[in-house]
Amino acid sequence: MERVAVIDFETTGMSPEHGARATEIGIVILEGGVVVDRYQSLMKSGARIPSFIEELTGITNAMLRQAPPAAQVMREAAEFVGEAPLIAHNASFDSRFWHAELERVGLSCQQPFACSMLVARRVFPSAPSHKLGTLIEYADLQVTGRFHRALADAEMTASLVARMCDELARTYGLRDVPHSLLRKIQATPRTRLAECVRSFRG
DNA sequence: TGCCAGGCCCTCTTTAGGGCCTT
Repeated sequence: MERVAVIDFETTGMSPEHGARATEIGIVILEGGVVVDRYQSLMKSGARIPSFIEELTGITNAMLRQAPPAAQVMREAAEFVGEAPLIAHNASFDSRFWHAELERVGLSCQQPFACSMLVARRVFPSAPSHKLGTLIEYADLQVTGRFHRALADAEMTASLVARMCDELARTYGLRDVPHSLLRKIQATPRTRLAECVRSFRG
């Protein structure tokens, strides 16, 4: 696969349209199935983290008081990602925060998102669930840190993506699984995965 | 005060409802 950026946000809630803000961002650069670079930062927006999310993530309001401003972090993150296409686990969530936080600092990154959860539903249909933690265990991948911390989740999502690409390459005899094929797979019904991949090969 | 998401996917479906997944 070409150079891609795997991204994960921790936030104060589910929806930026209803006032939720990002509290931490983690990004890893994946090249040829290998993580070659990492970016991580807490970010201070002024929004308060509900106590149950403090417990979930381990990120506290006290920690955010010491964090760099969200605007500075998002500018750094956008520069770090550059033109690379993006991947996230349940990308509909992270893409909303990516665009909302960038918009606040007058930036716009329009590269496409692929969703590792949607791809996993097709590549690993028999997994007990398609939560990130369950998939890491199911695929016998290494737990690289605490779940619900941005860099650890981004890193484990990257290893899941690499594993799924290996699985697709082996099953269908592909030399490469580009980001555009992941996008095509996630938009195809599960029962038509084989047809989708073969038509991509031409 | 209490509530506020959104897209995918399955099925007892398609003029719908509810679970999954992200924090």
